[in-house]
Amino acid sequence: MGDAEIRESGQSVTSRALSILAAFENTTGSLSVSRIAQRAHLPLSTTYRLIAELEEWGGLRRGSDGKYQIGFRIWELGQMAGRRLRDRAHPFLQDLFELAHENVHMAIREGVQSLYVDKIYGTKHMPKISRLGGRLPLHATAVGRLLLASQPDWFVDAYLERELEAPTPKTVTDPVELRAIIEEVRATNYSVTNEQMRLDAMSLAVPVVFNGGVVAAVGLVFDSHRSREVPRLLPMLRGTVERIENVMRGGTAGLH
Amino acid sequence: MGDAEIRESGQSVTSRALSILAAFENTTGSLSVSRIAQRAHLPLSTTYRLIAELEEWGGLRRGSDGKYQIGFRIWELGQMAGRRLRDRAHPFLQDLFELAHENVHMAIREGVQSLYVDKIYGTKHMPKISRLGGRLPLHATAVGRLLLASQPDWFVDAYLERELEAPTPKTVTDPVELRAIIEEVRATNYSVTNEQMRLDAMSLAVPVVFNGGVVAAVGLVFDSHRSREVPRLLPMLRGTVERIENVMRGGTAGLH
DNA sequence: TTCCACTTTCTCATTCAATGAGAAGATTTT
DNA sequence: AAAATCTTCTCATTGAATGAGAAAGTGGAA
Repeated sequence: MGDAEIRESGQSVTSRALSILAAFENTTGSLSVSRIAQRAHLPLSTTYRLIAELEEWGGLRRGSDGKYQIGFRIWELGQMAGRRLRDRAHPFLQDLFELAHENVHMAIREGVQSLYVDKIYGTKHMPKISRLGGRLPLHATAVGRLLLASQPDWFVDAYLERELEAPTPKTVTDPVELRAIIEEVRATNYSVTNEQMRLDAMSLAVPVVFNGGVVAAVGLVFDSHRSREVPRLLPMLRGTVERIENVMRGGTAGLH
Repeated sequence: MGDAEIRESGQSVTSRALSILAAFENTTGSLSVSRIAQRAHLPLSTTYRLIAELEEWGGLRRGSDGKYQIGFRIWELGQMAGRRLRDRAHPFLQDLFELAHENVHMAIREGVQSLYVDKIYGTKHMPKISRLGGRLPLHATAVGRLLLASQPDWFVDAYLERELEAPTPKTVTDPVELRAIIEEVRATNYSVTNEQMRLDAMSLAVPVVFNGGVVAAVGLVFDSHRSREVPRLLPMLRGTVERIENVMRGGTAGLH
């Protein structure tokens, strides 16, 4: 079991346990004990011991093949994260889906990425790019640009200085051009992107404002050749977000 | 800070950290450090130290009021739990919602409860009983009875021997009566309940079978006075589940 | 304003739980 | 059948976790 990794001393037990959980990030499917040990950079015996504890608690679940998966207790716990926003927005996102019959999604900013916290879709248009719980760069999607535009200039500048990925040949990565786009988003309070993540898709998004700040962005994705639908879809989006903002303020039970 | 709790010695660090996370279960909103300490049955200083680590990792998030909430990293991780079933079933559940225009939900069994792992609803009928990530007893809902009926007799017997809660006066809690109901569910392969969780609601559910076993149940909830809709809704449910079972078997990318 | 009750933050000497190499067995691959 | 890989488990050693308590912070009442 060649432990050629750099043994980071001074690690806390908790951080070891958490690194085991983190081993499941960006992974589809289940992992064996030794693969988890590799990914977590932990000795095998330590991994084994910690896994046993996590499994007993319900954080990990062992499949019939002996491999491990994230357990439903973690999923349940996760439902408590950002519930105020997610719970209140969801019914309106569903209404929007029925009205527009296009994929609806809502994202928040997490670091330099947008995190998709809700998503409405049927079998007709299965999402090809964003996934519930998935992350995408801020500069190449409508929701992302909105979330970026809501940040202070120093953040935008720092973001644009980095190496920006280009999922399609049409993806704008030029800092100057993007700066101008951000300014326009700020001025118009909505964002449209065309073929920035896929060559056949475009998206439209508007911000969700709460307590004077942008807390999320709600967007639609549809075929890139239907750009003339934007004037029809934008008011729907705006109306949806307005309703969300209302319930967020009003608020029934005292969440958060 | 009277630590009058029974100090359970022989506790592992991991279990302490996990008990801090568990403190957020069955809680709406955020918790202060001392409240977490109470709920986790841990000394304050220990709690403080562990919280700091969890926060740094992203498992907890501190609000502007100083209180803590579950962080989005846990939510993201949770998305990996049971993904195969949830991801594949979801689009069909959405289709079903559009077709039936009734609340759709999918639940799995976790111990002696059903856990609602997906839920489709708009503003029209907001769910009054089950919540995404919530749990309900097995004997008082259609999905629950189905999940119970799918278990071996020894499990059913053990379940019925316990004290069964009755959310409404009409809830059946008599073991003999429930046994008969379970048998009927087994025979007909679907389940209808009327006013078992609320006096104005009824529900209908069918099982999702995979690898020869019931892995989940899909159900609809609607007004209790619309019981004659059952013959119309049941085929829709059956069709939906059939499609789900097909993609589970077929399978595109090699999930799980 | 001051007082009081409660919460958060942090330190440090002590101790108890975590550690991981390695052995043995199980399982899969060649 | 041998080789390779993975899982399980033990135990002497060590170092990270512990929690009482001090100090500072917060907020409400009078």
